[in-house]
Amino acid sequence: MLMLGKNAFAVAGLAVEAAPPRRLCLSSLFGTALPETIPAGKAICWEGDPAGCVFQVAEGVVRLQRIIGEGRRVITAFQYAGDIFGAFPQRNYLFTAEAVSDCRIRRIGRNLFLGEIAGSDALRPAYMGLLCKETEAAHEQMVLLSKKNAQERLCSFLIELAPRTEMSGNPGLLQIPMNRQDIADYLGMTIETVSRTISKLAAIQVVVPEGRHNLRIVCRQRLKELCGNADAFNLENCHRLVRHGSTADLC
Amino acid sequence: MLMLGKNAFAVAGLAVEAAPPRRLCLSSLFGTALPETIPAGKAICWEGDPAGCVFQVAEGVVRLQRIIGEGRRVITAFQYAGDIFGAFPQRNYLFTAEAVSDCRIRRIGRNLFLGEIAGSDALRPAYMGLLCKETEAAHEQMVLLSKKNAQERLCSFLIELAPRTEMSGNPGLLQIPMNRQDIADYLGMTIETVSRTISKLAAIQVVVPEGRHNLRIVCRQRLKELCGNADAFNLENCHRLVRHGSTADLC
DNA sequence: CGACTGCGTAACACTCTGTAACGAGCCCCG
DNA sequence: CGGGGCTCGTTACAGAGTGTTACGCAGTCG
Repeated sequence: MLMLGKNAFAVAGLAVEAAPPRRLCLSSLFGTALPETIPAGKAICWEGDPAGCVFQVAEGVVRLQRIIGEGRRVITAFQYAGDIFGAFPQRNYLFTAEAVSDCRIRRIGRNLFLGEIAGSDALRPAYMGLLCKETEAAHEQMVLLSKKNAQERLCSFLIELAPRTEMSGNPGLLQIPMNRQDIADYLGMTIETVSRTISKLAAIQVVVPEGRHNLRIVCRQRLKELCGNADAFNLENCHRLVRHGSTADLC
Repeated sequence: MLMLGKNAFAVAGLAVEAAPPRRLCLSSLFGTALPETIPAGKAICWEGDPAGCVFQVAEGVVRLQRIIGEGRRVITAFQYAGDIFGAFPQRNYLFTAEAVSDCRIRRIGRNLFLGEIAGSDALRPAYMGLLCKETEAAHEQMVLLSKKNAQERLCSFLIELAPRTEMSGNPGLLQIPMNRQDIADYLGMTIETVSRTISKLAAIQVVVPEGRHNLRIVCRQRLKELCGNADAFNLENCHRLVRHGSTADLC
């Protein structure tokens, strides 16, 4: 397959307008802001700096990361089109945000953002929902990093990625805008292990890599099973489901 | 040294009244609630259940955990005297809370709690501060689980534990209320590795175990260095410090 | 064309885990 | 008070999984 240029992923998730209702509320706050163009690799804000702005990804993918000494890097989250980041009420940013692909982002002042939310009964629940979703993701990531092996991590990543970058009109074909190092730093592995694991998944016919940045999901059901999440087939978990009557937070 | 009974750790952190000012505000909401006694090992709330209450630990230690299939457990946080948990605006609890030691806790209704905060200009920043502290801890944990080895994890844990359970009048002597399995599930390791690593730290004279649940820190400076956090001696990080002029978020 | 970058693959080294055996403290009981 | 059974923690050893290192290939850029 031909290699695509830097802009190849700008198309990934043009879904700002199609975002779910909850997001539309907060999204409207960014309506007046002019989108800025951020080239791939460029930083948007810096860990430790005063959190002056809240951002929304209009197009492209952003990584949120922390650097810890000796060249160790942790990517705590990826943000896709429509996502809002930097909205947490911390005084300083907890992460450095960098463009994975060429991006367009909107920004508004943090005080303005929080002020609008404080003044609107409609926006407050949306904001709370945003905070919740973020902490939920952080917890999920802690589970992944604590207890999952390389294969489970990668499968979880692909399942998480699918709804964000699956090409419309070509179901099963995933765009993977980030490079292997990004994936490795997100999943707490090395790029070699990422490579090996993708090869292994290909060998058992679960996925078919198509070039470096595209991947076809052959058997989504199998992929989900390989996530290592508790599923309905697990007896112990069945017990829990019966007790609590909810499957909402299961993969 | 003599082994102590179940109640030995009730003393750990009777610091509710001595809590920092920010906490006192939110703590006052629990003033009217009668403390409940929870025996060690007993659950306080369940993952997935509707989040009806917010809790404050009055005495003892609580673990917040998630169970994922096949007997795998992840402890996402420990809560000590004075700490408030379940305050996140999620509809359902993200974790099961269980008493590590015999505990006393206070609870108030979630709607009452959130209502009081919404109605008070003084409490809102305190609440935001609580949310921030929690997400910050979650991020720190993600770094730990992603990039730190067994020794760094354990040292980080001890440094984090020290201000919570260090015995007043006996500086350097830590109470460790949780058992090895709890520590392992918190740090993403096995109990054998926890044991081995403690032995290793003892061998290099950084700590001295005194029974199962007490530990003397011999060289705190060395322990901090072994955390694997970026520190002031790290050149790359020095650069970052110069650029951002803050050391607040470093170990 | 040649240097550079990103990625895949393979051999090797090492950390951590799983398993098992053992020891220490606690509880129950006579 | 002492013994047996239990839980919890420690230690040793073998093995799996992952990290490390090195190399080759393809695509990109000057």
